[in-house]
Amino acid sequence: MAARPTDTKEAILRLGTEFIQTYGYNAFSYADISKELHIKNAAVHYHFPGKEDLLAGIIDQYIHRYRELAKSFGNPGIAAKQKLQAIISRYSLLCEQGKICLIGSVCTDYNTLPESVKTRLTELIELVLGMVEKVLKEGKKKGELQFTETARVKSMLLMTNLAAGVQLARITGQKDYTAICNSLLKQLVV
Amino acid sequence: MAARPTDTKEAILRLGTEFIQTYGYNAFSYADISKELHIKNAAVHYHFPGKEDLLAGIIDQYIHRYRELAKSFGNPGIAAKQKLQAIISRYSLLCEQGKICLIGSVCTDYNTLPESVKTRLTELIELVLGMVEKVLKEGKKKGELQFTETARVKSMLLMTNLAAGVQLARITGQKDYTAICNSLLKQLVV
DNA sequence: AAAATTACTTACCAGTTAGTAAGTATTGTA
DNA sequence: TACAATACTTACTAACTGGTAAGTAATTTT
Repeated sequence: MAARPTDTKEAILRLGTEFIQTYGYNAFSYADISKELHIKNAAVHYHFPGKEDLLAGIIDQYIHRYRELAKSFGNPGIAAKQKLQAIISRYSLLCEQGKICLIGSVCTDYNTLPESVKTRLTELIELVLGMVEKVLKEGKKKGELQFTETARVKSMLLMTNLAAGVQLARITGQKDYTAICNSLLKQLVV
Repeated sequence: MAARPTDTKEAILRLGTEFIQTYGYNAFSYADISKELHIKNAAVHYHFPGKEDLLAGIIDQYIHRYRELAKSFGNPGIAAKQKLQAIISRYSLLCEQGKICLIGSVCTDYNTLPESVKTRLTELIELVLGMVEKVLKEGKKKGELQFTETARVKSMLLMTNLAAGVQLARITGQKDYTAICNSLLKQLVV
């Protein structure tokens, strides 16, 4: 009801992210968000005129966060194994919460997305793949990691294992996901 | 309009599968199906009373097909590499058609599915994983394949690479998917 | 103190969703 | 030839979808 610096917008982004990770982009509505936040659906439209604006906002948040993570990985003091573990930990947390990877979730609905969102999603994916690729390359150079594939291919193999792994885990159980992670690290770390 | 042995039901199953693989389960409607088949939406409801019945029917078809494939794999004359290639080929075909894995697509919407579908989906996943596990185990025993993980874990790693790989390919390009497949085979085949 | 801005609510809407009840034409069966 | 059964169509509905226009109260700026 006022012009105080609002946290509603942040709450909508948070909840939208949670819905996508829990039910999928095309399975939640503005009504779901407004009910949970005890506001009217028009308030959601005030912050995000269309549903595509909300998704764009969520992806932009992710791009920002992964840019920060990539920047923090610039520190040469951190071991490659530790960087890998930081990435894996993010997915482990999702798994424990019964959620799935946002990128993996949105990818399914790719053909239903407007161009503005497709562009952002592609940017986010290349950002993540590029970041992991760099970690792998450096780790190999320093003799901390081992793999025979190109860093690009290995980063795709790793991320598809993690993203689809958490989706599998939601159905076949978390033990399977843990086994996947252990295997990935054992295989990569010298 | 008649009591001839209908192919409408099969057409609905086919189109439903295509929609799930192209747009996702929660992104298509009975209207989409009826329009494309030039029938009324009530005709779709005649064959599949609810949308969950349609999805159940589609998954049942997949269970049937994978049971057949698993049975054909019982033939000890077929090399493990050939069996692997048969599985990979299915995903390559999807990739070329701009579609994604049905299981991968439905997994995203898992929490929005009724119990009857969840049960079937779990059965299908365990069927596929079990089939691949068997191929891997036998291939290793015969000295045709190599891997250090358990067959169960390796089958999950392989299938998550394929399923998420085709989703990635739809965004970053088919070259990436081809590179993934080549790497998987090179790694596994002795 | 007036004007503008922010962050909403109220009240609405057109289109779409899955779904149903009743009727109809065609075909196979007793 | 009567009678089911099949495979639909016609006609409808209640609930929900994303979305908007207009109003309001609190705050910030001028």
